[in-house]
Amino acid sequence: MNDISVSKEVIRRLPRYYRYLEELKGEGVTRISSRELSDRMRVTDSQIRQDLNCFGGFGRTGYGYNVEELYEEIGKILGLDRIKHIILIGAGHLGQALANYTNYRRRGFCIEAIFDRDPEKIGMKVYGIEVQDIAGLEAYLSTHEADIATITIPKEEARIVAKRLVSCGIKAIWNFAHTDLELPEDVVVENVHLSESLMSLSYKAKEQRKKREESGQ
Amino acid sequence: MNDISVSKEVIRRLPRYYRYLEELKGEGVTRISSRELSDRMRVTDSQIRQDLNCFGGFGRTGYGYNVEELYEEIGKILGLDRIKHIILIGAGHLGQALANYTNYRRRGFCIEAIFDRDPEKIGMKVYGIEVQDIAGLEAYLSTHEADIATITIPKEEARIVAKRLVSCGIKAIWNFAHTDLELPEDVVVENVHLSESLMSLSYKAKEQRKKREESGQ
DNA sequence: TAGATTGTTAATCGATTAACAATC
DNA sequence: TAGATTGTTAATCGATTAACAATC
Repeated sequence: MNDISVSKEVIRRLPRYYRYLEELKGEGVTRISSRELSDRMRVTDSQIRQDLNCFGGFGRTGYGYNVEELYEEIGKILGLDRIKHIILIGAGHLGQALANYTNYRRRGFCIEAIFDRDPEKIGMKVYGIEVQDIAGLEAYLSTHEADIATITIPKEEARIVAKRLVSCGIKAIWNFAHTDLELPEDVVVENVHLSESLMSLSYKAKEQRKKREESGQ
Repeated sequence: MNDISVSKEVIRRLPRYYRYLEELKGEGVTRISSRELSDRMRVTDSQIRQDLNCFGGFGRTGYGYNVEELYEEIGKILGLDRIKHIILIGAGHLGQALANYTNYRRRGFCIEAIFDRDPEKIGMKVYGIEVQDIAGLEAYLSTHEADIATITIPKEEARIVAKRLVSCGIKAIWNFAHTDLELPEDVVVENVHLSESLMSLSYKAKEQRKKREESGQ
């Protein structure tokens, strides 16, 4: 479990391994070699072995990896074996979509409170949880534990709320606002910038179209 | 405009430059040096110059970059200067959230049709657009142009629908389903795997907590 | 002109792939 | 045992950073 230097790339790939292992488990596959897995995932077997060895030797020479075991181990590495208390800031469409996605619960992600500043939304129920006034954020956090705050509000407000969250002791933010939050070093953030994702796709589509036109003529 | 080899990393960063330039424009800044921009964006000035030079010399020695001009140029590179016809597959919470996000329209992304297979959803209006029966997908695409298909349906269905989309000539897919779609080489895809993003955050939060505990004791 | 800053080449750094001895 | 496959070291590849001549 020497995780002194796990690169960002490895961390990004880890959930993907988890997904493929879950699939294999569902298919009843009990063991798999890095070679077979690499075929499925379209990466090199070398990368798989290298990645997994950041966390310890899960494989057995001449055998490969035990699917169930590896699945469990990666789950633990990702922290899926414990409950993560989540609060959601923003009860708009996106916030509601995230709250309603029940699969997170299976992985220990439990939304426990939803906040918004819109009086129209306050009091409303989303996935059985009553939307609270954001004004009560500090009061809530003084009596409840929260591991992750999910932010789905416009960027200007997001920056302000992020500061409030941090001063209440929040250490992890899942940020959907279209801005980079300025956060202290000890607060981790995962940005989901949907508009940037769509623009990248637009770029790739344009390039692909160019290519088609060139070869087509 | 020598874009023979623009790396994936550069493409991912491009929309971020665009966002910062828009911000600067809003602040009334007319010119900026790679050094100043690097301070804001927390990257190296060297990387900025290197990145921008993939697409041509937008700067002037001794002056820097003209904000308005660079903003426009990057917009063009990203294909934001033309209308992109989008169809949305899946009128669930996430699909509705995406359809309702009006800012995309400003960048030329226009949702023109929404499909679902659920009889409860068919006929419903989302952001003024009537949800159609997915059975009519092929008929629709035989008479309408579409540049991008957004997929927000469960993974099993997503794979099937992706095949149908491809055989109708769709060349770009924005995929929110929790699976890797098997697509021909000439079809570009941008995956948004939200659950993987959340798991990565969970990992980072766990590591950070470990660090705190170690130093705290 | 002198100062500033680019575009670009070269150096460094990190991540991926290849190779293979160890071993089940 | 022979065959398979790991864990790990070394080689390669690509991306980032540094440096600086060119020049506005």
